[in-house]
Amino acid sequence: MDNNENIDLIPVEDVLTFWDILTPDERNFIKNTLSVQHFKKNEVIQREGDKPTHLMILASGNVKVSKMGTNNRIQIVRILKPGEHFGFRAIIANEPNSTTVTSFEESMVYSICAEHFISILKNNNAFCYRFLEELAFDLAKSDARTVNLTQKHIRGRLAGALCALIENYGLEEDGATISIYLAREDLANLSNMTTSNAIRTLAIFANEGIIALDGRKIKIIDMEKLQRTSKYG
Amino acid sequence: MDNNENIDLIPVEDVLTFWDILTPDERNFIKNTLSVQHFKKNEVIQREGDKPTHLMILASGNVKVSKMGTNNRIQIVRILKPGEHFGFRAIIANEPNSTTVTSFEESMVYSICAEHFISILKNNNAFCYRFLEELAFDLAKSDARTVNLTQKHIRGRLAGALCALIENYGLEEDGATISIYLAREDLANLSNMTTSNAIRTLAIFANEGIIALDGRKIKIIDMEKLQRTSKYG
DNA sequence: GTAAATTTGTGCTATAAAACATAGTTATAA
DNA sequence: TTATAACTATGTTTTATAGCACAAATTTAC
Repeated sequence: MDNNENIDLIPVEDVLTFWDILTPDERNFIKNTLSVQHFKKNEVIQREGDKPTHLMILASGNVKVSKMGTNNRIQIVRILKPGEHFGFRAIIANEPNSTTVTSFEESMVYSICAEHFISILKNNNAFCYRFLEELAFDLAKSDARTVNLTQKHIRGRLAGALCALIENYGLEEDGATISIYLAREDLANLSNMTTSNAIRTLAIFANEGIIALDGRKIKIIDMEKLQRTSKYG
Repeated sequence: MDNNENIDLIPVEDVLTFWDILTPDERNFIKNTLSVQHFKKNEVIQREGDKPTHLMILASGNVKVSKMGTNNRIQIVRILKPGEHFGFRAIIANEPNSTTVTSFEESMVYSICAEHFISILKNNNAFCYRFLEELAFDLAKSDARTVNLTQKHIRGRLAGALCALIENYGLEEDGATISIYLAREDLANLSNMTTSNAIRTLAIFANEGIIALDGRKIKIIDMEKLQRTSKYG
């Protein structure tokens, strides 16, 4: 596996979405100080409450960002795909991590030391602005999620989560199967419900011809009905 | 009333928390282009879905930031006090406003044209970094609110909202009365419950000796019990 | 290849909270 | 000052969903 790491590792330039706005010096510096880490399935990459040490960029795999709530109930607040960053909010706010990041599957992560990251933020205005934009998008998404999770009923919440997954990960070549296979429990933590209810409601959706299930594969049969369910329950 | 406006208007320098990091040119420019608006109680200052036109700074009064959810149910996502900004997230993300801002009470608002704001962001790195920090704090608060509202029961949610109000607005000279008087409906929209349940639960808290009620005034009798209720319901 | 553990699936029960109904009370306007 | 509207209060009913129990299926470990 260690051998494979090097083989399918995506080069920095292709993963870092902010590569274009770095100066040649910054690029060299990052290339020289960047580190790569490999994570197995279900490994914790970053823990809520810990001091943040690195800006991290997901090179491959998928990770979930979650918060621990009451009675050890987990709330997944977002899911990241390759090219997306994490760990920077806490660095910028100079606070402990407010979330835990865990790999869903085998994942590769590039990381840039917090001090270097801040130093670039404070010297490269365009870089700083890029992250400002990113946080502006994330904040709106977070507020929207609050409303979705608090005001919709179970059917609407689950349908909404499925729509969000499609938007984020897209569909496979068949144009129907969602390109990420989550455990029912993760789906539940994403939609703010118990695992039982996620399972039950998925079965109901399948019965109604909205989706078809094959293990963790979810195939969308009636996209319009799914979106209607997300809106009206 | 128009006369009073000028009398108790706080000078720009004292309201703009970012005044210190502006260049002399920027300060002059802002002083010359800044506009002031007066809002009566319960007026909409900025509407969800509209194009954002100004960075706004609350000079006096109190405003609520809310989102419209399912069945016209309103979710208050945060409440601002003098010195706090709003309207900048949408400008930065170049999106329509994701929230509606409404005055609770008579309020004065300074506003800076969106183009000028962006221009300063793109030229003054320290200014940009200041807003980056602000969004980083707001994002953590939003994620935390999601968990609070989705995982706690009614008692915990309401107690949590009261704690948040105390943290934001403080107590009056008596060291007990919360320094903001909200309608039961606003308290409900803040805690994700129906107005009936907010009223009912407040009455229960009063009965249990946690608070004392006098119209919209809420007096904290047992702070520790309130915090315990926020955590454990 | 078998045992153990985990995940998935389904029914039942208990309960929290919304929805509804109705009345009293306090602001607001004419 | 009275009429009207808005807000506050409380009891009852209904419903959504968490919690529990258990079984089947699948994955993981030895």
